[in-house]
Amino acid sequence: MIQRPRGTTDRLPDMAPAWRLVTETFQRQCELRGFVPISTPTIERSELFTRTTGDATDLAQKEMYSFEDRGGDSLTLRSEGTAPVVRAYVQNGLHNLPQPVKLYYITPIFRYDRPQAGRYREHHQIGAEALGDASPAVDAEVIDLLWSTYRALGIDDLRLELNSLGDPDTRPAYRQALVDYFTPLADRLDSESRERLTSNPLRILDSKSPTVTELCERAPRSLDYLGEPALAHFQSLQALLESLEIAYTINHRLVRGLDYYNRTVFEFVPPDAGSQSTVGGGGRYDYLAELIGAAHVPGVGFGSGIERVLLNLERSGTTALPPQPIDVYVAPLADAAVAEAMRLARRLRITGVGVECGFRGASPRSHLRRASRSQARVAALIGQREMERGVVALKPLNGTAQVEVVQAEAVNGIQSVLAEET
RNA sequence: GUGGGCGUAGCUCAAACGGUUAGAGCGUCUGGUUGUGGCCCAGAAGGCUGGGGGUUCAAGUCCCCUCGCUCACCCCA
Repeated sequence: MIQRPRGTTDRLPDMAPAWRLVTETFQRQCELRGFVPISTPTIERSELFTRTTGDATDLAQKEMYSFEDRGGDSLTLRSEGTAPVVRAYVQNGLHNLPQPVKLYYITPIFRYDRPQAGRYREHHQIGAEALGDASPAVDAEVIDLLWSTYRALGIDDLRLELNSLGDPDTRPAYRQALVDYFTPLADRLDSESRERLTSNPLRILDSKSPTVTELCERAPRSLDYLGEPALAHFQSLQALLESLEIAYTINHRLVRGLDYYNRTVFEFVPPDAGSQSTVGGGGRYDYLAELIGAAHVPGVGFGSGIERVLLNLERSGTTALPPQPIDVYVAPLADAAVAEAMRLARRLRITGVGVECGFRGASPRSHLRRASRSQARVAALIGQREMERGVVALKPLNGTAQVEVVQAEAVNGIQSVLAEET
């Protein structure tokens, strides 16, 4: 049997209520702030991701789903949410709208990785990006959006971690400081961290190796290397978060896995933090647009994995929305009655009543068994006898007496039976 | 990419030392009621025991390979 590709999932109907709860809660929070939806292609030119993500990142080096199409172009399945939105902003001239342009999306993300708990090759993210305004208040707004979404879902125990990486003009000095600090300790670094010493020293801070972690304690901190504007930005953001009563902790080792970030970076992590447990994260990326050959466009945003939100939702005990109720089951008791049954179902649905319809003539017993398995409160029976007399038998499933109505009155009759019950 | 655990019906699980035709519960369908649900009872359908190879008179069971699931590392959401 052909099976689904590794690391993908079939989302079955019983998952739908929780899924909808997350996406609809997020959409609601977006709309409350004037964030509007955007959708970009599932495939992009590979350069979009390779040029923005950073050569030394794992994502660029080994996790992208890339292929050559029949025309010889290299395309890549969306490996992260931000670059495509920035590309769409530039390509469609959204800088002509009032700034910042506030966008949100719900989209699948593809990364070739070994699957495990909370990690898939195709996962889904809720995300938002605010483009065209460099104010720290925009950072605060974006963080507030994600924080409020979690809160609205009843998830209130995530820790917000915050850091600032500074700007490109101060980055070299900080990078050099890290190299100067770690080089004498190189023999105590694991091989991976030693490689990063030349390729991407900031990412050494992200290492989970206990010995490296210990060395990081005394490592230079990016906050000490911020320029005056970046420092002011960071302080202003902190003040805004405090006035919004959004608790945070500063994590000097928070650097994020993508290279395009500058200044603000943040992550929301659960209290029982395992190693791959980040629920959502993001930051500012004022130089991303330039990496793809566009003008300078400041931006800030986040992505949050829906599957991981769901894991935390279980812990919070929040319950999902009920689905559209089915009120009526229409049962054709003979094949000749199927057409009439479907006509009645349509008439009921036009009035907004949820109806399931049996598709084959079968015994009342099997239809009624099926009807009581559904959530229907009334069964409408149409058999040979009813057809001959132009009536429909209405059987309330709570045990009250069955009644008969003429076909033309069936909709009214069913509605009054439903009304009596409630 | 590295390491551990696990693969028997749609689901949850049985099948002593290798030994007849691989079973049960739940679920599904049908019947018990010539046209009336839930409960109960009965019956049926549903398995190349993940796949391939090997050992053996004999393999769901032992060995090898492979695929998949899962957990952890790594990395990220």
